[in-house]
Order: sequence, then C-alpha cells, then structure tokens
Amino acid sequence: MKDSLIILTGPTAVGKTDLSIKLAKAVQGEIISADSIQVYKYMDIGSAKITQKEMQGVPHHLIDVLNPNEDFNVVLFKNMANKAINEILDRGHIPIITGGTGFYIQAVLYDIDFKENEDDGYRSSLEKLLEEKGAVYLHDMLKEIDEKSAKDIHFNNAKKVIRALEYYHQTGEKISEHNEMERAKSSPYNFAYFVLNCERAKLYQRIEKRVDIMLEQGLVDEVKNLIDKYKLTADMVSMQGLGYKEIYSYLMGEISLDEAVYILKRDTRHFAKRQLTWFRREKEVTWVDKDFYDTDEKCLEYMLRVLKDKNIIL
RNA sequence: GGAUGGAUAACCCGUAAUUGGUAGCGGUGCUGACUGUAAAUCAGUUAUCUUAAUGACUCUGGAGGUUCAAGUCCUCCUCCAUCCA
Repeated sequence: MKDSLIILTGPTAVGKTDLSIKLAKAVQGEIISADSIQVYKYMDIGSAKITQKEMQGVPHHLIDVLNPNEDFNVVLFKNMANKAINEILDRGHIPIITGGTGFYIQAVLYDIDFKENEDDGYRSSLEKLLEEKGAVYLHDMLKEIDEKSAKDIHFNNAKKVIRALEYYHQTGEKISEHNEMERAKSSPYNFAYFVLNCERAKLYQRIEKRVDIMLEQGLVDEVKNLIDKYKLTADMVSMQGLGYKEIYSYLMGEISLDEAVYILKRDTRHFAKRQLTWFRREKEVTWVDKDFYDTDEKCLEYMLRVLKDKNIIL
C-alpha cells in the first residue's frame, strides 16, 4: 500500500493558503511548504508568508528554516521534504504539500533522482567560458557530448546548457538520457494533486492588490533591513524572489519606486502564467475552479470527494 | 488670412524606416519549454482570412498624381503645434 500524499497548489495569489488550512483540519494533515522564498527567515511580507495566527495550530514544515544568505535549491528541498513527509506519516497524519513551485512538487512526487553533485570548479570554468566566448560556444560543446540535449536546449538558455555539461562531466552520462528515464517514473505515492485556479483577469486583480498591500505593510523596509543585516547581493537565491529583486534595484538607486512596483506587478503576472503552464503539462492533476466552486467550503467539499475516491481518506 | 513644422506603427503604449526599394524594433498581452539558482532561466507569437503555407489579402490623416516601385516626391483637402498679421 502506497503512502498518501496531498498536493494543493495553483498560481500565486489565487488563495492557496486559506484553503490549505481548511483542508489540513479536515483530513488531519500537516503542511509542507513548497516555496523557494518562504523557507527563508525574515522574508515575510514579500513572500506573503503565512503567520502563526493564520496557521491555526496546523503544523507547518519548511517555513523559516534558512537564513537569507543561504543557498536553496530543489535537491535541498527534496531532502527536507522527504524527511518531513516520513515524520508526518509516522505520526499517522497526512502530508499536504502546499506552494506554487511546480518543479519542487514534481521532484518529491516522482522521487526524481538528482545524483550527487560535487563542486570541482568545472561549473565556474564554464561560467567563465560563457562570458568570454558566448552562449553559442557552450552550446557547441554540448552538441559534441550530448546531441539530444543540445537539440532540446536553446543556445541562449545558458543556465541549462551549463547544467547539462556539468552533469556529463560529473557522471559521464548524458543528461538527456537520465531525464528520459526519470520522466518515465510513476509516483511512489497514492496522491491527489489539486490545482486551484480562477479566471485570469480576477487573478491579475488579486496580484495587483496583493502587491499594493505588501507595500503598505512595509516591503521596502523589510528588504532594506535584510540587505543591511545579511549583506545580501543581487545574485543570492533569496534576492531573486519577486518583490525582493525589484525593491533591491530601487534601493540601489537603479530604478524609481514607481518603476519597481510596475515591474513587480508585471513580473508577478508573468510568473502566475508560467505556473499555469507548468500545471497544465503535469499529468494526473485535479483542477479546482474557484469560479465554479465559489467558496472555500465548496472547493473543500469537492476535494474531499476526490480524496475519498482515491482512498486517501475514508 | 499668411509662414513653418508635423500627422505612421494593425486593441493599447514608446520609438524607426538612408538617393523612393520587404512598414522594422521595444513594451504590454498571449502561448510554450523546464529534472540541482524554478519567485530562476529560456523560446515563440501578437492586422485579417483560409485549405495553416515558403498561402492569400489589407494597413502610414483623406483624395488624387508621378513611378517598375511612394510612409518617403508632386497637387488639393482635413486636423494639430508654433510664429506673423
């Protein structure tokens, strides 16, 4: 019998947090946050982090576990999430993954193998090459060792080209072949994968309103304090979060506050769109349409029905 | 009444087009990719029609003209700005 796992996700600002609490209470669940920014301490306003009060006693994992100057990535997430899932299951509770990072969810759900990764300086030598010889040069290098990857990855996508080269360097294996194998995996869990969604125009309205509220709550001060306290720079993972990078640019005097807000709203809309693209492609997804189930209670009712059908709850 | 400069950008915004030679680019919007930075990174597309293609057919304030060819040159008209009366 496979272990149970519930996933509740959706584009940013759609209203996942409120619903996740109601769901957790209804099924005796504990929440694991799949969010690349909420893992960081002191990054509360810009990440729209859930408050202690809002948690209403429901246990939450992977929130506030790193300092803003620490690295984070999908592998760290996967390890931490797996640990949390096992603990939750041991307690006889149901793990609920909530958050908008589709890639992280996929990594756990399909138990993707990322292999060991030792930094021997190869990566930074590639980055140097990129700067000196350009993206096409690296792409040509990839073509020689892994033609399929070179075909799949656009030459401008240097980040992915570098990763593919690095992978081959470290394992002697083509990443395209590895990915193909990993993709064929089926999940070790008995799961339900809910994607909360609403009409695009409404979602965009919610996003803009939410950004305005963040500013009222003091987003600029939050970012300023973080930078002072942790000596953060633009290339750190935490500073790539929406709301942080734009305000960072403003504080560095690169753009005006108005521009920062405009860009933040726009890029958050783009982000929401990308999330939806991801979920659309994901297999075995249960869409929960907020326009159809117009209250959280109705959404919940529907979700509980699905969970019963899948024998995740009785 | 006269003089000079101007009117383009396919829902929208900003900006091009050389001696006359494919109305280009950027933004927004839309679509997609993604297996170790994923709130990251990258790509495509954005007049209309169809059989969806290396297809058809329109578009530079309006009407005409010159030319193989006009956003560009000529004539007239409309509107805007500045100046002179």
